[in-house]
Amino acid sequence: MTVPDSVFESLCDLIAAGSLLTGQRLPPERKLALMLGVSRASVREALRTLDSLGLIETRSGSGSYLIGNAASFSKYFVRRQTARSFELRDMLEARICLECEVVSLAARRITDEGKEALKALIDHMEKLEDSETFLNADFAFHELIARISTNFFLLEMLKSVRELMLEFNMEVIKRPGQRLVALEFHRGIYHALAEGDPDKSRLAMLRHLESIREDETAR
Amino acid sequence: MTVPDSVFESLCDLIAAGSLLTGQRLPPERKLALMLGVSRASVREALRTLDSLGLIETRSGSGSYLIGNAASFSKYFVRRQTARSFELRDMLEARICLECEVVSLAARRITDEGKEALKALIDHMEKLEDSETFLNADFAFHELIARISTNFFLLEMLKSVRELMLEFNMEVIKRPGQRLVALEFHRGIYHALAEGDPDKSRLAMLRHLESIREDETAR
DNA sequence: GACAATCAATTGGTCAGACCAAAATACCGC
DNA sequence: GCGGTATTTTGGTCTGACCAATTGATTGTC
Repeated sequence: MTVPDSVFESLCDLIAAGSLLTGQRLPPERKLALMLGVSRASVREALRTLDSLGLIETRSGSGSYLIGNAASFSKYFVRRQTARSFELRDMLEARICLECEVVSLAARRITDEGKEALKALIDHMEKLEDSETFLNADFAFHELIARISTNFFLLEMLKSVRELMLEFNMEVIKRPGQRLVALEFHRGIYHALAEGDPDKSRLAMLRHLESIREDETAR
Repeated sequence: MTVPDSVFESLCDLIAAGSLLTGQRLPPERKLALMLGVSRASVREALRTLDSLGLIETRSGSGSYLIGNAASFSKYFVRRQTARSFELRDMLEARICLECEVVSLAARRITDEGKEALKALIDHMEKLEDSETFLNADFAFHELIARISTNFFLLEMLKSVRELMLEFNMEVIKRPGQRLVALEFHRGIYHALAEGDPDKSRLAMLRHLESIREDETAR
């Protein structure tokens, strides 16, 4: 634990204790340094962290002000030691949101070639035994849908999310029976897409991802 | 834009350009400071940001190492996109999808403080005359909703999209009467949120953004 | 020549103090 | 009181220093 880290913790405690309320100004950097017995540089690094987490806003010549509501803060407070990246819950929510939109767009824009490619990919996946290979194919399946949607911006976003969730997805896919369940969901999505039905496709995708989420929250 | 911020951007460029790969060590702090013509303190603050975003891991006596996939990070995300400019249609679709989800989550998770903050922001916006100032406040309004949703991942994604669409948004807001229309929509969104109604909120947001999209396609 | 112990160079961690610019506050003349 | 200026406060940035952990080279031994 470095000095700026402990300063960060101290500030979190201050806020958590309710000594500091939303919108209120934090003590000046020099005073904080004095209070905590550290250098101003260390205080500044700690404030940087608070800033990049979106917890404070710093105005030159004026001070640093606490922003965001108490609820959002406690989230950070809880996770501050563990993950420095994003919450799994948040990434799951984002992925569900994006995938559902993408599949719905894909249903509207799918072509015969798209259908063929999807079918071929599903058939291919059924033969895969290894978890890692399967996961790659699963990536490919979702990416193909995004390509069919012709929205390359959403495609890039989805890729980002999935890459971030790589570890989690790997964990999920390794659970017994998970591959069969995934295959079943994929077939459902494929059929809805082949019919060109946006709502049905969206629903099929939603069920697919919700099942993963529920798996998670149940653990 | 502060010095550490620009250092941060420069590092992002380095990463985006592919000069730095996952697991690789960044140049030492002293060298970076020399390279960029800034003090080591500023470099350290920038590295702090990278660290708190989970992009690097720093080992004392050894160096800072790039970890995970840098795509997580919104600025980097923006860079990657700008390189191969995206279709406006795609970004609009993405934004609508994300904003609707965010506002729906926000309706579920809103607190009294959130309601007050939203109200205050709306009241404030009514007084604004200048287009640029108004657009900033508009950003703040949507960002506040994202904060209320407590999903910081979606928040980052939305920020990326909006940043990319900055020019377009500026153009839209300058059209005659547009500010009044926007205010009206914002009020509708606010009321739905205050009621804590996810579906109503989603619909209100959808109408808001669809009106922008239709404006666009009609031109 | 291979290997282990030792020493030097590199690198992050931290601090003190200085100066600037923006903002807030105090002060003063009216 | 009021408005404008001067002072103080506060964040922004830099320099240079020293410590501690790590790494890499050097050396000595078998």
